[in-house]
Amino acid sequence: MKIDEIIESLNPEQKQAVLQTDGALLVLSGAGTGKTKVLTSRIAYILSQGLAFPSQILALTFTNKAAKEMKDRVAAIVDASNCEGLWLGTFHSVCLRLLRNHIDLCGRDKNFVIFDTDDQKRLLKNIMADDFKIDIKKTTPAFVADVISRYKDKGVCEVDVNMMQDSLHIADGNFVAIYTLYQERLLQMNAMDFGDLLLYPLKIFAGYPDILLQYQQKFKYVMVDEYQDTNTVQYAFLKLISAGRGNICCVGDDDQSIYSWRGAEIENILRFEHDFTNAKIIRLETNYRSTKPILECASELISNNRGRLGKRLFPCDENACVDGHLPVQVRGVFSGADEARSIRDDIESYGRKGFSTAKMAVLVRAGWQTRAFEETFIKSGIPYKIIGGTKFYERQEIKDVVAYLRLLVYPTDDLSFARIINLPKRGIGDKTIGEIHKHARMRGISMFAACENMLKDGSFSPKLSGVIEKFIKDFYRWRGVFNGSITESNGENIHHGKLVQSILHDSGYLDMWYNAKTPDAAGRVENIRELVGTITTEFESLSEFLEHISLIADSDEYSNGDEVSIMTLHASKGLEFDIVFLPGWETGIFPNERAIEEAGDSGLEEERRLAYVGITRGRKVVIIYYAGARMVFGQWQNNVPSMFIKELPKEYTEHSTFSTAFSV
DNA sequence: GGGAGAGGGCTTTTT
DNA sequence: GCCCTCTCCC
Repeated sequence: MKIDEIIESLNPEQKQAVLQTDGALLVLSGAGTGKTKVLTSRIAYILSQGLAFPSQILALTFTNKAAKEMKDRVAAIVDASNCEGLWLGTFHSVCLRLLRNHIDLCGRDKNFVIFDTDDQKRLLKNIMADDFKIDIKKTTPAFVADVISRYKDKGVCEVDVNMMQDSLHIADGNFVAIYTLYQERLLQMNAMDFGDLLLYPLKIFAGYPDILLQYQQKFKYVMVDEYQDTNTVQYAFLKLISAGRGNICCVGDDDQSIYSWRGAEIENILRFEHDFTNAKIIRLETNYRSTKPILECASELISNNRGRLGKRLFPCDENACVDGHLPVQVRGVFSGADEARSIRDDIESYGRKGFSTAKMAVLVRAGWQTRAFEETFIKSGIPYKIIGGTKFYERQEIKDVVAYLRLLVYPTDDLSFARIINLPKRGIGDKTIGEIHKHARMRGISMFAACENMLKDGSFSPKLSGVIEKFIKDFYRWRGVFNGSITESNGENIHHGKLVQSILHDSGYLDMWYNAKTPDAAGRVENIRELVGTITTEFESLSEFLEHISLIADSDEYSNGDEVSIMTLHASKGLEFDIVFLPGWETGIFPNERAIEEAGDSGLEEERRLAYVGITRGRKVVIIYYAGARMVFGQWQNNVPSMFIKELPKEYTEHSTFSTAFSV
């Protein structure tokens, strides 16, 4: 399609949002109102009008999925080669790209490794247990990791002690010291965590105004997706980088802000008008997704929230979908099992009415709720897929393989070293690893280098020396292949896919799973095969692969095309389904008790936004459930219906109670 | 150092 | 009720 046609296809508000290229603009975009269309059309418009070169446009998203979709959609409008130069990506990938240009200012070298949340927890566990002798049952590394991350979201570094008053008591008063040592270790390991990736650009901007100026001049247009999810650091980044030209367009929906527990500041979007001079706000309220009862329920429910900019959702054409105007259904059932059976029956009956199961979804508040549906669907032969859950790259065997590759490419990555030094079993236990670690810390070198020293010193027993020497020599050989100093007999470089295979083979890692007698071993071997296939065919080098997976949470979900989706409400944001099932609308479960305990009224409002997200996923039918009793953590619990049910307008809902106690 | 049982703990999880 | 992690004993 050409750009003129695209513009013509927009509604008046969308059109205004696309054509208003200059100045600060907030596009308040309700669910299903075409925000991605606005963003992509806007980029295409700027390019086609020659207002900027691709490299002068900065477009930021939160997920890789959103970035990819945007890129694809822009490429479909303008010449695809134009898209290559765009700075379009997630906050983290853009910051990484920026940091690569100035890595010398961060105390790292260009081969720095990015630690994910799992690495973060392992490192903190070491620090807390070994260096501070903290009872990690009382204060878990996960908790401390979370506190540190929240500070980083706010831009509070380990030196800003006066801003951490609330947390000084954590870990027997050692919090600041732990945070400080944690940062030191990251530096030693040539590593950064996700928070650092966003923080360091700000540090650079603060310390080197000329560099900031360079980027301010470079980026003529800045665009941001899901602005309601930005944290303080991202906000500061946007504010600085757009300050030169002043052209910033943020798209978001305050009613869909559901990530405050990860540092997102809904205040950022609420304050937009005051933050940016001469800011304009455009509201997109025409919904192209859902029928009127669904929109009325969603609008009415969310109107109970106080901290919001305020908007409603209107159906695009009330008359066009008359026969689709089923009311939102609210069903009371006896138990959790009945809830699952009732949803199963609904799926089957809507299936008979011609709805595709692929366009149905069960959206739950918490991950544990999915199990009941999984079990029931298996018994009834209903195809389903669970979205989210354990992701491919988070699987144990995948992380193991990645650790081998990481240690290959990043020799100072001690966490990867510690993960695989005894995997497969080489007879190297905690004691030996502890000694290696101690040696490394005392000399300020990596654990890998410490091993080499200790081999020379004769610090290991003869048996240990043998296995450790093999380990070290293996890595030297693999690194030789990696850097091209070891080649095929004809002098050609050995393909990196082949290298990965020899690593898995020579190390004995693959054999470990082949010989394992556990029932999951075959699946793990299969996963490893898939990984090797991906590395071999889709990446040019191991470095490229490692960089890719460090910033990606998930491999693409595939589908057979007829599965019901089961996922959390959080995971459903941005998706749509013909029929949406919303189970577990009971006090304590939803709104979630702990969310309210932790954040009071604002926690409740976030839960309500979550409900709003859930309802607005549905195109034709939304069915809400509450059970009178359910088994939670192995205990029977009597539950009362969620307060959100009372907040739905009576004229658009249909209430009923069901008992399927005698069905199977 | 490694395997088997007990104990605790448990929301959400874009990168 | 289940899974992960720690610890005890071989």
